[in-house]
Amino acid sequence: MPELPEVETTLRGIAPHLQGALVQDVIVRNAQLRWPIPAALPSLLRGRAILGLQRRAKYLLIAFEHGTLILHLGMSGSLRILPHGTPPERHDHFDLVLDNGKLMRLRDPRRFGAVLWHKGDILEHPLLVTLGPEPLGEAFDADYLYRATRSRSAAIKLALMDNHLVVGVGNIYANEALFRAGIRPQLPAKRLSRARCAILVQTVQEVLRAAIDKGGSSLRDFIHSDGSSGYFQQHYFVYGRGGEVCHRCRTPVRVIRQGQRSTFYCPHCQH
DNA sequence: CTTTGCACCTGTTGGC
DNA sequence: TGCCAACAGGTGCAAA
Repeated sequence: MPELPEVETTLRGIAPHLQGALVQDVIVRNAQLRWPIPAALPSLLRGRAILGLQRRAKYLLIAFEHGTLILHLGMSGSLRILPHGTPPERHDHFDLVLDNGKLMRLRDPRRFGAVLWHKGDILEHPLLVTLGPEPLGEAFDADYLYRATRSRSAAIKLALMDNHLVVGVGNIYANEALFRAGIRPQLPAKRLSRARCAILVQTVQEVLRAAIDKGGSSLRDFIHSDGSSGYFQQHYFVYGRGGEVCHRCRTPVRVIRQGQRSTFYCPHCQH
């Protein structure tokens, strides 16, 4: 499911319930996610205190004194806070049972998500160490984007979705940011002017911030950590609107494939 | 180094 | 109505 706004919303939803709690138990119903859930996890976490939570890219990081629990929601994962004893349903693979009467439950039908453990400095984990800057952080600015794209002949949309260049820009917001910037998704990244890099940085941040402000509810099956369904109508300019008319100029929105993903753009507004 | 395509897996949708 | 291919929010990895 999640794009970055959903992950950020999930973090904000679960953090108050986990912060400072002790882990009473760890229940693994199906360890076969993208990578196997470490078998040692229950013995590693039982009785330990949760020190804090943070997000890096779309990874959720839960800090303990002796290491960090890494969670990723993949395409279809969601986390919920539930009372002890809530019966699991289909695809509920993992529970973190807390000493405050609550549990955090991971549901992930497609099992592209991950639950991993890392002792030591979390930012040195192999999955995190190669990541580019946060899209909403200071390091992602016009100058950075301009320099980082000079050697890239690949389409700007593919570059935008490359985690080495910048993290957290998924298919929905890559499409939307490029529309708002008036940039054609197929344009080779290295052909973007400095000025257009500045605009793109701005529109990327704009669409992500707006979605976070709305509570990360851009996805049909997004479920808040309190179990409520968070979906309400999101206003997309192009994403998912192939064949419908552009909201700005009434030209039909075009659909192409880039890197095995659907790209939507307006041939009149984007160049 | 960059680029490309594949792989993982289940559920939903749309066309016939 | 039923069947089946195509597609869906991600991203690490191998190979070129």
